[in-house]
Amino acid sequence: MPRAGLDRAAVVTAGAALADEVGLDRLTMGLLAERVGVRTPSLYKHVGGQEDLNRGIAVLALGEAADAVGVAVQGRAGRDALAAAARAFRAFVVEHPGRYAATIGVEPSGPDDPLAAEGRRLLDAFTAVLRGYEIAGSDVDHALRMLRSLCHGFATLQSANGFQWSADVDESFEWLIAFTDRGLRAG
Amino acid sequence: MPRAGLDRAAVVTAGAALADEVGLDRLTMGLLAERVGVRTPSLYKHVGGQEDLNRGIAVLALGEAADAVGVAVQGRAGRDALAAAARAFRAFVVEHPGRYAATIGVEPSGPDDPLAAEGRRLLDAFTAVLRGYEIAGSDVDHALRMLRSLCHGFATLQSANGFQWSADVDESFEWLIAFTDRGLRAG
DNA sequence: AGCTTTTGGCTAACGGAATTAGCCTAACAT
DNA sequence: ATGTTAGGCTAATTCCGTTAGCCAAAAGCT
Repeated sequence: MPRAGLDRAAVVTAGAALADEVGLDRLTMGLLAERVGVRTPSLYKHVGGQEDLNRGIAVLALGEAADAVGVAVQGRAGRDALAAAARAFRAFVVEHPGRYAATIGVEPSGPDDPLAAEGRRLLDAFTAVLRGYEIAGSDVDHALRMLRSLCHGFATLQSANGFQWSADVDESFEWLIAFTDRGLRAG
Repeated sequence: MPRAGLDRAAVVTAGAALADEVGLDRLTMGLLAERVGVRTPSLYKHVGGQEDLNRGIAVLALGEAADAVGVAVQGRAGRDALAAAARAFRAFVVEHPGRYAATIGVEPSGPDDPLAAEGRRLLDAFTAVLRGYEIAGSDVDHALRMLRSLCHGFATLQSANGFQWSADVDESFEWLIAFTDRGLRAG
């Protein structure tokens, strides 16, 4: 039996891709094994189990999201930065719903957990957006939570098909960006 | 064997309570059966299966949320109504995370699905909030989606322990209400 | 009351998924 | 060459959802 040349990264990456395709809830060890060309138990040589796999996917997703938002914000400030960050985040979630779903509800086990590091990177990217507005120091945390809630809420509702009625979703999102920009300016 | 006197409503209600206690993902047919004092297969006399149970819980949750928000909004307008609605919604999600989780990702099968009716009731309650602001007709949909995204995002992040760092969560939420009120007024 | 029908329990059994144990060999280091 | 390790595999266990089929309790009739 020739070896498949797998390692943890390969397994996690394949798992993330599969989660995007079939949905995180339908991501099964058997399906993943088939995808990477191996029998199910062999996966356990590379990941600790389903929970560990999920954490791996979450780390990957947070890192990718942080990169996407970070790049989008570069060289922009104020409303431009806000719009670019929000669009980049939403695009990531819509294109990678499975990966993103893996990030929900996972908690870093400690300060050394790579999950915490990647989460902080994503947060930092959003913090950079706020630098373009004049916000009192104590309000930065609140504003950050608002941005996160808005982006998370909109993106997850959209990817769960939660917006049923008529109006165009992209249009709503642009409206939402304008609304937030106005609010942050007037704060 | 004496009968347990179950019916669909009792099973669904117990399922909702159990989901709140142990988390929707850990809600298992066996656990629910034990809770209601019956063997697992007996549950299938009352609900079609896990998916049907989930829909039942979702209908229940949407109805309760609609009631809570609806009551909160009565007799209030403008900022008062907004604050009351948002607080009621968040309180519901935080107190009933399992129930609420059941509402995410379920789609009404048709216009007669009770799920659609309860969803609409909840939406209507939020729409009532917007009547207190002067919003151009075409913007009402967008504003509604924003409200929903904000409330959903904040509440789910909080109940998933997604806010890790320092600042007080309640304070952030009040800040968020003030922010939204200002924005809707200036729209 | 007695009979029948429907309803709501139960046990038994199946299938699918996660996981563990234990084997066996390819790849690699010496 | 040879010994070790890492990465496959099969087999077996467990747990969960679900279905089939039995049997008694409740409810409805006459």
